[in-house]
Amino acid sequence: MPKISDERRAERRAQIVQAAWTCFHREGPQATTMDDIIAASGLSAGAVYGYFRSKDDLVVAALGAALSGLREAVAPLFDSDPVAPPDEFVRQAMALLVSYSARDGCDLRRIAVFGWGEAQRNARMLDAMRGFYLGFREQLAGAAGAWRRDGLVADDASADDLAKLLLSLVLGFVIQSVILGDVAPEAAASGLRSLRGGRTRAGAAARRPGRPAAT
Amino acid sequence: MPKISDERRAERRAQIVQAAWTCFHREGPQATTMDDIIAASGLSAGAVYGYFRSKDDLVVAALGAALSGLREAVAPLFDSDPVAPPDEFVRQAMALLVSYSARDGCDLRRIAVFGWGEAQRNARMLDAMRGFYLGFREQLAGAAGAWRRDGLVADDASADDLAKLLLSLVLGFVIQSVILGDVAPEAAASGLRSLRGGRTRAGAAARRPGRPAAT
Amino acid sequence: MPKISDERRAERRAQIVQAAWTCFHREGPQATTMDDIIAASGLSAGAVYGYFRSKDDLVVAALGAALSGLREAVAPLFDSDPVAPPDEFVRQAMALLVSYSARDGCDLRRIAVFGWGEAQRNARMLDAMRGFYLGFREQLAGAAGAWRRDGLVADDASADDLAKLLLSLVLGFVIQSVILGDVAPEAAASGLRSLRGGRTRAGAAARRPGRPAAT
Amino acid sequence: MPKISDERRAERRAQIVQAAWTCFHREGPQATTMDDIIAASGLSAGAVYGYFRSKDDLVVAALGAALSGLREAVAPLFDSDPVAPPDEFVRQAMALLVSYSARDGCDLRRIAVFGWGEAQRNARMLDAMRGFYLGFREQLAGAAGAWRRDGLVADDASADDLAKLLLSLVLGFVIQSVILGDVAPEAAASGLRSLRGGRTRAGAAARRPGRPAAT
DNA sequence: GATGAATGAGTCTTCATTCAT
DNA sequence: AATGAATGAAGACTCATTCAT
Repeated sequence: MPKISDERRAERRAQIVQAAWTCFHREGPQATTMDDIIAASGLSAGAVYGYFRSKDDLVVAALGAALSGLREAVAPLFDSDPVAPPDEFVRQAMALLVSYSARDGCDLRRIAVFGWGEAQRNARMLDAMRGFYLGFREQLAGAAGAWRRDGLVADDASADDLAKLLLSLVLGFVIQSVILGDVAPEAAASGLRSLRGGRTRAGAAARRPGRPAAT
Repeated sequence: MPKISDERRAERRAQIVQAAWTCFHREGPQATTMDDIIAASGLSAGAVYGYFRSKDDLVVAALGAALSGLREAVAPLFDSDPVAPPDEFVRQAMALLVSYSARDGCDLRRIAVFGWGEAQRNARMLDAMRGFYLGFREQLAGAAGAWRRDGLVADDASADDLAKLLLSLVLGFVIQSVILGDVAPEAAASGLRSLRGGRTRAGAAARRPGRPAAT
Repeated sequence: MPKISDERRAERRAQIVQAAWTCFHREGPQATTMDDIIAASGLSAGAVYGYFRSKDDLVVAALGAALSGLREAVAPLFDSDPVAPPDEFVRQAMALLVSYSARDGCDLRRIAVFGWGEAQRNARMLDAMRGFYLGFREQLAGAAGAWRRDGLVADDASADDLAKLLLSLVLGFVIQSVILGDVAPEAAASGLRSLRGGRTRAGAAARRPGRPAAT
Repeated sequence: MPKISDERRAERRAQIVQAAWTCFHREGPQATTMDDIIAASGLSAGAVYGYFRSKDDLVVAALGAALSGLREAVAPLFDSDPVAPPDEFVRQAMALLVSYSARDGCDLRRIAVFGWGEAQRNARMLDAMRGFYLGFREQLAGAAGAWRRDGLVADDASADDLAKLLLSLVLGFVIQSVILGDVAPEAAASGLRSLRGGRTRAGAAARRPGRPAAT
């Protein structure tokens, strides 16, 4: 076999990463053996080790790839101008997570939970995750700034605090859906609306089409 | 061989569970070996196996004990009558988590994250966790009902949705504090207040009795 | 099994070392697998690893033990006072090597040759070997000094040079006997005597000033 | 596919053998992987296997080539007529070994030591080595005969015994220089002279030109 | 002929668990 | 009841060799 093209090489890596996801999704990275991944990938042990130097490398790469995919999947949330108001935004974010996770026959939410555990014992993983969440939070802070400008949140709101709050909300949604399984994006949006006081169902629905007050 | 008293037996179990926590806190249950726990407990292998039939049993017991402890730690939140308003309640809940976690030189938040992973591959663990979170959510729903009654949230608020929202918030806070480490209970409370709209510090307090501005 | 006595522990170690010798003697340390040694020792993998942390440790310990044994075996050579004259001394040394090596059904000369190879890629092994050979050479230098005093070698002989010469002779004897197999201690002694010139068997004895013809 | 010329083929083989030496010199044949040699040779795996059917073949060829080279390097020792007297001869032999070994950035003495180990587990290697050493010993015996004729050694010296002695000396020199590193050819020659008794430095030098009167 | 990716048996090592003392 | 040495089935990873291109 003469030199493989970079493209083909990337394909193979993706194939292995996909196999890793399938396995991790079931048992997590630690309880998954390299043999599991090797069997799932359809390659041989040596071939897999030709693409990833160690199990640790593969774990970091696979979880990192999941984060990268998530980053891209999440981007459209911030594309609309203006960004959707908080409750709707949260609903969209969670709905997106659900649909993104359901792909490829392996729930990436489960992988995320395993990934958090991994990040606690793996500096590289922790770095990758920090980078991802900090970046996401920055985008959230941007959205929060817009909300404040548009009067959707308090005039003196701290964009950072709001970003932290929303990130917590989204992360907690993942856990809750993985452990309890009975949470729907709409429920979170609804809960958020109720916090504002007044009526929600009728009112919120009516308000959304037009465009929330301010602006 | 003098039969050991039940009291002494319970003491020994607690000693082993404590050792397990110390180890799990560092590397998680899977990467922790029985030898690690045995060494940390100061007992012999045989002794530990006299109290726990298998590593799995010990993991379930240790994580379950952490949950029980947490349940008790959390109870006071719901004792005050009336319950604190949402933002203050969230602040208290998070502050409590932080202080509870810091005990005994091992951060129980880290153990919680590992526990979520464990619950995905261990039915018994999942059951224990479900029971705990469902119970907690029920208490939250109770608080939400009170808030609704007191006009602190929307008239037509769904107590269940609010409970889910708050649980997500708290769970997400744990992850965020473990991964990013830069979140404070007060920030969450502040973020929550900003969501209500208008001014927060001075204004929110004044407005709350009457009716939240929002729009 | 309660705590094993130090004595019993040492016995077990010796048992494993013996098993290692048996294997090394055939194929050398590198071509010997831990499973080979484990099988030969009659213990389990775990047990062997309870006594030696790694294959490397075991190799160093086994070869080191062979050196220690050799050191003791060689000691009597230097006990007689006065030490035997050069040719006789060399004969004795080589004869001793042959008989020492033949013990326990494994030729330690073969192990020595493998050991030299090992010392070239293993710093600990090299150190152990250096220590042994330097010590031996020092003893040889002592003998050489005595010979000089007794007029058995040149007045201005360098004891160090003589020690180096004799060590080379002995080491080379080991290789030659292992590779060619047709060398006898007596042949070396005879060769040494011939170097002195004149007649050897009858003559040499007569010519040596005041010294019995090797007893 | 243009059939490659025999000349070019031989060149390639030499290139691979050289690469093998470089690797063997460091870690010995067993700890050297084919990939090591392949990388050092600058060729591809397939190419190397086109020239040598197996690692074993390559090891035998490389060590055998080292022996052949040594045979040629050693030949001049026996060319001078008459052959140098024993002490000078040994000095020359060792000096030659040192200079020959230092070539090409890889010490062939180290390779020799590894080769002895290899010969103990590889019949072909053992045969090649036996052939070489027996041939060398024959040449030594020839020299010994000349010395006897010239009165440089005892009248009744056994040429074979002397050859064995000298071979041991040379082989042992290699080990000692590899393990201890503090031996010089001159030291061996000096040691040898001291064995003859009487004075050496001044005397030997004076005696050599004319003709050693054998004491 | 040359290439180098793929193969997969084999290596060292760990670790949950047992049981003789 | 307690001890801790022993067990042995995996697990991660390597490497001589092949063969499709």
